[in-house]
Parts: sequence; C-alpha cells; structure tokens
Amino acid sequence: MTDFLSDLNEAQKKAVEATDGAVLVIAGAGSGKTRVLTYRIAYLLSKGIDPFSILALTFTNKAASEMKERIASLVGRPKAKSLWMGTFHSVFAKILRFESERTGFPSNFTIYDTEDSKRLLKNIIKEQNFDEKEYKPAVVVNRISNAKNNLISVEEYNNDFEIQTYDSQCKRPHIGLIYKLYQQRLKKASAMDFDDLLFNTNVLLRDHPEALYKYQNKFKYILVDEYQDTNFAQYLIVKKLSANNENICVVGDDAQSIYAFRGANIQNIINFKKDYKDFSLFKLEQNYRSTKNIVDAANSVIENNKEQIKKAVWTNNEEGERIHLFNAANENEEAAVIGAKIFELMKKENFTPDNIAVLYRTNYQSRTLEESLRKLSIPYKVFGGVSFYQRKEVKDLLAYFRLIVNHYDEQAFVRIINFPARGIGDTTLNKILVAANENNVPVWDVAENPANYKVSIGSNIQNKISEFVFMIKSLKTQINKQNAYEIGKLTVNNSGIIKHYKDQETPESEMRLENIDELLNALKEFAENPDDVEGENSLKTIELFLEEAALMTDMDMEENKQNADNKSYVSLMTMHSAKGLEFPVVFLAGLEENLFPSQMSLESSAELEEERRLFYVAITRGMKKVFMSFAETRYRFGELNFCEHSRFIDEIDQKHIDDMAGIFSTFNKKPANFESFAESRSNFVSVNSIKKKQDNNTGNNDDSEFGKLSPSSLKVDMTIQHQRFGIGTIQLLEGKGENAKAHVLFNNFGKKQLLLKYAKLKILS
DNA sequence: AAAGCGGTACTTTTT
DNA sequence: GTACCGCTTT
Repeated sequence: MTDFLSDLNEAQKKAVEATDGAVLVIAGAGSGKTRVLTYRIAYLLSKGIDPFSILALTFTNKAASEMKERIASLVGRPKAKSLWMGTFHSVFAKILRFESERTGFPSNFTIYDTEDSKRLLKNIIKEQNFDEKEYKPAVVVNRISNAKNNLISVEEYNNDFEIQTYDSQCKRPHIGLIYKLYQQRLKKASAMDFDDLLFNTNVLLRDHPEALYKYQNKFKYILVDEYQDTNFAQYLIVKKLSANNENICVVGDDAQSIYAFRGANIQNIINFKKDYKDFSLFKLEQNYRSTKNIVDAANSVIENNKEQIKKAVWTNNEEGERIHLFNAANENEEAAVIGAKIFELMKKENFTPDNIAVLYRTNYQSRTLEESLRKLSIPYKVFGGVSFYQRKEVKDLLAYFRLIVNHYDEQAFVRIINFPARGIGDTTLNKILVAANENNVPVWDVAENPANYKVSIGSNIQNKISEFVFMIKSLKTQINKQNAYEIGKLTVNNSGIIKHYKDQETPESEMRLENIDELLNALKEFAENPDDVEGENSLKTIELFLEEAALMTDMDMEENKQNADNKSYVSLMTMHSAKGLEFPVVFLAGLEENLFPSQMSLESSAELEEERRLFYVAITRGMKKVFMSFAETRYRFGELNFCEHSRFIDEIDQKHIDDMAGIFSTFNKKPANFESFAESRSNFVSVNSIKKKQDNNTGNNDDSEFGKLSPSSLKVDMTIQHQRFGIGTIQLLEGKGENAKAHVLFNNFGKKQLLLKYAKLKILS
C-alpha cells in the first residue's frame, strides 16, 4: 500500500512519513512541494486515517482541486472526495454556515466581494458627509481589512490609541466610526466580506469552546499549504485547531512570500519553531523544474534579501540557455518583440501556446501585449483583470440570485432594483435607503412595506416595487425545489434581462447576452455534476452555486473552460497569479524601475524585499527558457515616461544573462546573437525603431560630458542638461541615497522625475 | 427617469 | 487611455 513512496526522493519521503507531531517543510521553488502534500495525505489515508478527519488548507481553489485529483488517482475517488480540502475562505465559510446558531448570522449569509464592500463604504461615507477626497473607499477598505486580518474588532479599533493617532495624522479620524457602521450594515444585510470569514471563525472558536473542541476532535490531521502567505487570523485558526494533538504540517517557502500587502505575515513561518517546540524540519532543496541557469539566476537575486530561512536550492537538470534579456524603445515595441519571439518559438521549436506565459507586474500591462498577440493570430488568454465574475451583466444576474437566496442583501438589492429599468429611480431608492437606516432595518423590509416606515411613494411606483418584491419572493419558493440551472433560467426570463439586451441589438449587448449564456452554461454544468460529498441524490441548488462562485477567482473558472474546449493558449497574467504554476517558456515584461519594483514599494526595505521575492517567484516559473524585457519609454496615465531598467536585473549574476540589451557592457558592444533577434524583430517592428536602437549601440552620441551626479551636487533652480531631454530646470529634490530623485522641468519635454542613481546629467548653471 | 456629454482623477499585487 | 462622476437634455 505504501509502494507509491518510491516516487519520492529521500527528503520528500521523510517529510511524508513523519505523520505525527508538528512538521515544517521548507520547500524551495520547484522542489515538489505539492507532491509532498498529496503523497502525505495519500499516505495518511493508506494507513487507515478517516478522510473526514483530515483538513488541508490551500491558497487557491485551483490548488485544492488539483490536489484532490491527484490524491484520487493514488487512493481512489471516494476517499479523496471526503477530505476537507479547500481555501481558508471556502472551508471556514462552510463551517460558519453550519454553525449559524452560534454565529448570529443565518446560514444563507451572502459573501460580499471587494466591489460590494467599496460600494457600501462609499454609501456610508456619503451619508456621513465625510470628505470623499480624504475617505477613498479603496483606502478605507484597506484599513478595515488590515484590522480584521489582525483580529482587531470595532471596539478595539476605536479604543486603540496608536490606531486613532495614526488615522488622525492621515486626516482620516473617522475610519473607526466608518468601520463600526460598515459592520452594522453587513450584519443587517446578512453579509460577510472576505475578511469576516476568517474573523468570525476566530470569534466562533474563541467564544464557543464546545465548537472549538468539536473541530479540534474532528480534524486530527491538519495540513497547510503556502504557509508563508498566511495572515494572523489564519495563523490563529490553525494554531487553535491543532492545539490538541499538534498533528500539524505546514509547507511553504519564505522566499515566495508575496502577499504581505494583504496581511500575510512571513513571521508565521519563520517563528514556527517557537510555536511548536517539538517540531521536525524538512528542507526540500532539489529543484526538478528549471534549468541550472534559471535556478542559479534566481538564487543570485534572492540572496540580496536579509530576512530569510537559509536554504540552498540546486538542480540536477541541464545547464540550459542563459536568460535572454532585451530592451525596446517603448511598450508597443516590447510587446511586438515578445509576440514575434513567441511566433518563432512556436514555428521553429514546436512550442505550443500553453507552453508559454507572459508575466507582468500590473494588470494594465496586458493591453499592449494582447494587441500584439492578436495581430499575430497567436491564441492567448488573459487571467485576472476584469474577470468573468466581475462583468456587469454577470454581477447583475448573480445579484438576482443573491437577493433570491438572501432578501436582506443590500448591495444586491441596490444593484438590481432598477435593472432592467422598471421605473424605480434614484429618488425612490434613496427614500428607501434612508428609511432603512433611520429605522435600523434591512432595505428589503422597507421595500416590502414602505407604508410601515412612513415612506411616501406614489401608488404607481409603489406597484412597481411590489411587483419586483413579488417576483423575488416567488423565485425564493423554488430554490429548494429546482436546481441551480432551472432557477437561473427562470430568473433570466422573469427579470427581463434577456429582453433588455435583445432590444438593444448592439455588438456590445450581443456580447453581454453571450456572457449570460455562459453563466447559464456554468450553472448547468454545476447542477448536473454531483461531485459533492452530499451524494448523488442531493439537489444542486442555486445557494450552493453562489457559495462557490463568491470565492472563485477567474483562474478557477478559466481552468474549467480550458479543460472543456481543449484549446491551447498563451497565458497572460500578473506575477502574483503565476504563483504555483510552471511553464516551459516564460516572458517577464516591463522590468523597469517604478513599475517593478513598484513605485509604492520603494519606501521601505520590507516592501522592496517583497518585490524581490515576487521577482524570484516570477523567474522560477520558467522550466526551459526565460526572457526578460524592459521598455525605455512607457505611457502611464496617457503621459510619456522615460524608464530605467529594473534594479533586479542588475542583481542577477551576469554570467546567467544573454544580454541583448547591452546593459552590462560599458562599450555597448553588440552581443553575439543580436542578429537573430533583430531578424525576428524586423518582421514585425518598424525598421525605424531598430535603426534608432542601433544608432544608440554604436555609441555615436557624444555623452562623454554627461555623468551620474551625487544628490548633494544639485540644488533647486539649477539648470541642467540631460542626454535625451535636453535643457531643464530642477524644481524639487527628494529621496535619499539610492532613491534620490530630481523633479526637472525640461524646456521641450515637460516635467520629468529622474532617479539620480541612473540619470546622466550635466550642470549648466 | 434615462440617456448622453464632458470633465476629472487614477492604476500594485487578490482570497 | 479609461472608468467614473455630475451635469445636461429629452
């Protein structure tokens, strides 16, 4: 029964066999981390452990379903299905629904996504007449999210001197009040946001010891994937649940911690040894994924981080090609070259599109890349950005489902009360909202019976509201009688959404209809696939669908689709979403200062180290070939910006780089295989831009007088000359050391911010 | 009440 | 460049 252990190397095998007690597995990139987790679970099952008593927490739904699949192939489907395996959010959402009697929330609570949260916050800020410039929903939502991730309740937030001082200093003294009102409104709407799922689980385990004992006894073996990305709320849940027998196994890589910005605490993994004194440590250091060049290049970068657990990642794989580095005049040329190179890889080296990924720091970079790939008819898929579930028509329809399941869902109500238009406008809606607030009742109660709350609405509009309320109520009577797909069809027809878009007859409405169709297909597939623990005869209701959809990223969605239509695409995604994935060929685009590392990360070394870890993650996605590129100019907010290449490139040991950009050669000498690149480039890029490039490379321009100047030699109002921008006046000097910057007003180029570390200047007067 | 127009302020990463 | 807001007109 344990024959599958022979698939593992020594370190992996030991990590699998140490089933009891606290276990920390530090797994370098590509070292078979998922393999250890799956085999460990399979091993537990083969020893007769009940699958219901194993809790495995992952970072994404995709990781969970893939792992389940692999375990199923090792020990059989029935056992694999009975495992408690999923993301923190989905597993504990399930538990919170089950424990509704203890939580004070009904079991059909809605999960608000970030957009819902922001809209609600916006409403509250408006109602309170706070300055909307100071109180931006995005900022407020972050403050509240941070508080919740650190288990700071409304009361604690408002009584904490430090927090209050900080908010006051930021000119936002009322965030505590907003937090309070926000939680009240969520409660009234029977809704939780993402962070509440973890926060309220902690409350449940803290205030209800009988529930804590129950789950401690239930989950005899706990496994946590990507432990380096857990936040305090998650950490404490795991700690509490495992306190009884300490059969806990956490797997992670501190070098790949990239979610501190949303509360992840790298100390959780670094301090594991303090939390569990009797722990065993296993290090997986052999990389099976990438070539020597890629592994070594990644190692040379991550070395620059101070805070890390020591490990030596190595590989037995072939040497492989060096990392190909190239530059481009602007983002369009960069995209064109990447497209051309992909075209060539497919044509000459038989790579398929799904062998290839283009990774970037920010979502907006996908646009130019898409254009380039479209021109070359290369099939591609953009992950992230405006995902399927965020499209207006899809969210509208989901709002119907939400309101049907949970009438109190305020955001869903506001969204669809007048969509499609049924003559209930802003004025009426505001009356209802105000009345709901004044009487401290859900909006639904007011809509159901306005007269009760002294809302004066004309009888004409009154009838329309009643019709709407009636429609939602009648659909509710069906939700436990008909499956998700049937409810979906009824909703689409009764609501008038289909008619609304059919009447428009524009290409845009056509597309929206297609998306609605796609959602119905997803419902159908969901309804007809009895893959749940509950068994074959249980009805797949719309409620169950919503629960999944709320916590689904488009990553999970696209995964299903790709399997379904079996087409091959080049993947376009952010470096963050690429975590956990691997591709034979990886392009890293836009490696420029202020873009990557992001401008916002330059203020603290902790944030800069996180960017570096992200760079490490990005490089280590590549199996065979890694291409890096940067543009010398890039449009941002419609304004032209001149860019310097990313500092991270300089941190790679030069011997691993095939430097076609010429950044490491003082004499700008032409690299050995520049020709082959120029060739593939010239097929698609205007000859002009190449010429410009080559002129630069010959070193004809007279730059002998320009040099890097120390920040101290410059003063405001000085007139300086820049190699490219010509003559200008210094307006402002900021930053220290590496980050010293000068704001210069150029005569012909307008205002520019120059990093003194790179800018070559000449002082004129 | 709804659609259309023009000005404005943004873009880090996501369960 | 674009998403979003508030103003206008019908």
